[in-house]
Amino acid sequence: MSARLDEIDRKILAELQEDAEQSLDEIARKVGSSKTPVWNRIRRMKEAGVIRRQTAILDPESLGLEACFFVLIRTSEHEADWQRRFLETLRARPEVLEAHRLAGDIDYILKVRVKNARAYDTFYQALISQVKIHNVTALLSMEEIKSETALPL
Amino acid sequence: MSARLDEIDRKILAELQEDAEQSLDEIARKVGSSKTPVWNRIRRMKEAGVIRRQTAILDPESLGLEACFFVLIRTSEHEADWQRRFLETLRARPEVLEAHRLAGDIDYILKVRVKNARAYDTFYQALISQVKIHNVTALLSMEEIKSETALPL
DNA sequence: AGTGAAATGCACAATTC
DNA sequence: GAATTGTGCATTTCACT
Repeated sequence: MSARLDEIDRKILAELQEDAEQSLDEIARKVGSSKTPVWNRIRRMKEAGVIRRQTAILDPESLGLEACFFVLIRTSEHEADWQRRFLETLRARPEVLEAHRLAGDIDYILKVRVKNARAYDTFYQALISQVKIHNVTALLSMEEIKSETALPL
Repeated sequence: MSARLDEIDRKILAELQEDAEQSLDEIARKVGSSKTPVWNRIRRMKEAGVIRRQTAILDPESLGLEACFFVLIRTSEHEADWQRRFLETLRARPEVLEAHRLAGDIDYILKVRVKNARAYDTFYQALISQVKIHNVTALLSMEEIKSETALPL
C-alpha cells in the first residue's frame, strides 16, 4: 500500500499540504525542479491515491460551530448487522468528523462538531435511538490546541 | 466571531469543501450565480477568516503512516509554566495531528499518526521525558470509519 | 451586489532533447 | 526523466448596471 516516493515527491507533498493554491512554478522553484516534472509527479501521485483530494479548510467558530466533543463508546453488541447500522448512522451524520473502531475496552471514538451542548444532545439522542449502545462518555473540548491536516513526511 | 453568511455563501463553502479544485465557472453554475460575484464572495470569506486555507489531503497508508492513536492524558500539574512547555512540545511534534484541552477528569486528548507502534513509543518516551504527566491511556485505532475535513453547514 | 467582457497568467499537452 | 513551446482555459480586473 505504501507508495515509493523520492525526496522531491515528499517536498512537493509538503508544499501542497501547506498551501495547495500555489502555482506549479512556485512549487517547482521551492523544490528545486521545474514545471513539467512537478506537474507529472503530482499527476502520478493523484492517480496512485497518495493525494486524495484538495479541499478548503474552514473556521468552525466563524460558522457558529463552537462545541467539539470526543465521544468514547462501549457496546455489548458485536454482530455484523448491528455494526453495519452503526457505521451507516455515523457516515450519514455530518457532525461526526471522525470515527474510529478501537482496540481495547473502548470500542469506538468519535469526534463531533456542533453549535453547542444542546446540539450535541440532539445528536446523542438520535444516535442511541438508532443503535443500542452500552456506555457513552463525552469529552468536551475547552480549547483546540492544535488541529492539523498535514501528515508528517 | 460568527460571520453572517447567506445561502449562496454556504453553497460556495460546501462546494469548496467538497472539491477546491473546481473552476469558478463550475462553482458559479452549481450555486446559481456567475463568476465575478462568486469570486468576490470567496475573497471576502478568505479575508474574514471563514476560509482559512486550501490544502491537499494525503492518504496516510500511502505514506506508510499505518498507526493512529488517540491519547488520553491526565496531569497533576496545572501551572502556567508546565502548560506552556506541554503545548510547545505538542505543537512542535508533527505526528500530533490534533490536541485538545478538555473539561472533566481527563485533561487532554491527542490524535497521533505514526508509522507503527514502535514509532508511537518513541513519541511517548519523548513526551514524558519533556513534561511530567500523571496518567496516559493510548487508544489504538483498528479502523478509520470516517475522516472528514468538511464541516457541517 | 451582479453582468459581461477584456487581459493576464497558468495548467496541461505535445514535442524535443 | 527534464526543458521548451504553444494552446486553451481559468483567474482576475474593470467598466457598467
